[in-house]
Amino acid sequence: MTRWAPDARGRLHRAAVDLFEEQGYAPTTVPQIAERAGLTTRTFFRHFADKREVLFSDDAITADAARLMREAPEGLDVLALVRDRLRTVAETTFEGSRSEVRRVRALIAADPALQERDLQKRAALAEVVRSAFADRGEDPITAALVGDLVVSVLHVALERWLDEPADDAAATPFADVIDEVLAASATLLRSATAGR
Amino acid sequence: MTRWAPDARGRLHRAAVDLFEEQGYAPTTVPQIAERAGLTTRTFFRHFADKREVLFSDDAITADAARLMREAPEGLDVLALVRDRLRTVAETTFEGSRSEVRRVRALIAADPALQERDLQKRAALAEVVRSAFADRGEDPITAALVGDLVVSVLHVALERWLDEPADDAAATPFADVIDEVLAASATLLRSATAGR
DNA sequence: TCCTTCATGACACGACGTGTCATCACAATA
DNA sequence: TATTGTGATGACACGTCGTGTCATGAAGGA
Repeated sequence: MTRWAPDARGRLHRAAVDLFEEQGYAPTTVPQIAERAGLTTRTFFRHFADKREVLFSDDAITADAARLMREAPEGLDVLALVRDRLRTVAETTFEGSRSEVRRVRALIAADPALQERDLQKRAALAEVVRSAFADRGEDPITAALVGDLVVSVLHVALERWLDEPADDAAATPFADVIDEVLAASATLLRSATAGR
Repeated sequence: MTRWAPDARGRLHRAAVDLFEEQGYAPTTVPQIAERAGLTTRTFFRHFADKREVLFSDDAITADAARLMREAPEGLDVLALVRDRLRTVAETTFEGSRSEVRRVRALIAADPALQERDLQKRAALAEVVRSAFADRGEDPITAALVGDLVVSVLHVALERWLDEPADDAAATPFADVIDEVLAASATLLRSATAGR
């Protein structure tokens, strides 16, 4: 028999989500989370750098993104590649877990400290994309803009996708929403007086 | 004679910047800042919600942005308006204070907690712009994308502007860098396969 | 059997941030 | 001149966050 119950990290995460939904993020203390998970406060901080991280650790989105950029098909222009990778993320990471995503997003929306951490995760994603395009030979300005564009499109599309009131089954596929938002971006930037 | 020395808030801000430059952000304690400013810890937290805010309070960038959007000339299309307002901000807020801006940016770049707060400020700016364009009748998706675009362009241009090694006098005008980055955005989104 | 590894527990501690009450210059008013 | 109110600050207590450090004991290999 094992000395400790398995998946301490997962237990802490689930206990935290439950408690945050019951009482809100701020009033929930780390000792409370640890106790519900059957662990100590010190152990909590061994698994998560701080109280906020417990909500985001599952993501692994930046790691996924780095892999997806490495596996990117060659020969596509920047925008086609962005579209291709965004649709892949939509289908593999988001499609099918709409209500779960919605749960976490609701928690984040309810607390400024969690919103800050969410922004940090988004910035990390933008940096992964920027660096990948810089490695592909894009000039630094374009690479930086593409990084921000990817994050912006993903986020705007996510909000729209989550806002649809219908059941998960009847909702618009996330990949289609991505296309819709990308088209809006293109229209926006195509207007006449772009350069000077 | 007055009971307290004037400008407590400003003294706290300056003491904090000095100490952060001398020792770094994390090792500097709030009591230390307060003492150098001739005040108590409790008074520090009356002026700033937390330790990070002491670096950002001067900005007032979102307030400026809201005003600039209210005063926006009519009849311009979205992109022309964005360019006009960004150039205004470049000239009124940034031009002429390059070294001062660089000082604060260096502090922010050196500490993750400050980067998070910086991202929060950027998000607040994006929200101001989004809401202004939504009020002007743009559809929600476009308005959200424009908010993010403004922040992205401003930030990319800022990095480029600060990176120039030359003296402040010889540096490219910030407004010109804005145009350069805007042009890169337009080129990026103009490529063929935008929509579907 | 011995030894190493590694996740966890136990404990102390400094720093952050807040609630609460006291203090006292300055202004307004009588 | 006397009184009263306002508002910024000080003083103090306190709960929570996050870290450093050492001890413990199961698992696994030699």
